[in-house]
Amino acid sequence: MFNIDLTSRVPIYEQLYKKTVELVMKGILKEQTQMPSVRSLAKELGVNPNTVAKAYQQLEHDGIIYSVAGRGSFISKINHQELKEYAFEDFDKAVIDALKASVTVDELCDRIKNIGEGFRND
Amino acid sequence: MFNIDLTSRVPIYEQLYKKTVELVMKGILKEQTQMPSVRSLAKELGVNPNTVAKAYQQLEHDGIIYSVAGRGSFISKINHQELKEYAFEDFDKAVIDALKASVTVDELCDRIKNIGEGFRND
DNA sequence: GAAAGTGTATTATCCGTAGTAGTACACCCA
DNA sequence: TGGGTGTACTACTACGGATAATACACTTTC
Repeated sequence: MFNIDLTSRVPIYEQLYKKTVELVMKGILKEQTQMPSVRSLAKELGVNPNTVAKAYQQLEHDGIIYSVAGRGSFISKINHQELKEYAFEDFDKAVIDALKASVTVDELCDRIKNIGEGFRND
Repeated sequence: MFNIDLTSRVPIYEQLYKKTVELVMKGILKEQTQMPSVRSLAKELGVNPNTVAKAYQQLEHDGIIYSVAGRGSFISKINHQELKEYAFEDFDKAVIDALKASVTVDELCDRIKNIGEGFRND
């Protein structure tokens, strides 16, 4: 569920953050759902508890989860539109970079449609 | 021309690489155009010559420029379609991430069109 | 009340990468 | 010959990611 890539250049805590957002967007993690504990998830992934804690703290900072000492971490009441905006951040940068490199809007749209056709979201 | 952002999280040599590709795509840097020397560009940007050299070496490795000891570095014969593919690499990743987060193809295209309207490439 | 599990905090350490600094070499050209 | 070129090398610093080992306060459960 929270599978990560230890060889990736993307930091583990950032992968965990994004993965959580994904699961929320897909409706797999619903409001009030309890997240795995810091220690158990760390053990499952084979990473340090501090790394998981860092991801959780950023998720809480952004209002995606809330944590209670002694009880655990839980999915917050989600504003899906807000999360979508978050998902757009990296996308916007990539679009601007492509436009800078003289790629046209139409080319990008075509590209997306091609990618979308072969994409299965599960 | 080769303005870079020293505060960015993106490594300087990578910024230089991308900037060069941009300038080639725009037709500003044409085949056989001489690049600034490693030392002069380093001085101009206020960075270490090694950092510029690293960017040049990657550009040469990817066939975008060619370097001749004692003479300088020059823009190669460019396959623009190939360069465009390079520009698409980061873009594709961003698209896939967005799709994973349950954003639709149509939403992405609309997003691009909005960005494209307010975009001036100079 | 005790124990186990929770998030949180702290400190120290290791490691890889980016970047700097300095130097040296072989090359080309005027 | 001298100055400019790319290239190579070593040493060093700085920073962030990640680990390791504790410790603490809290909640839940028995």
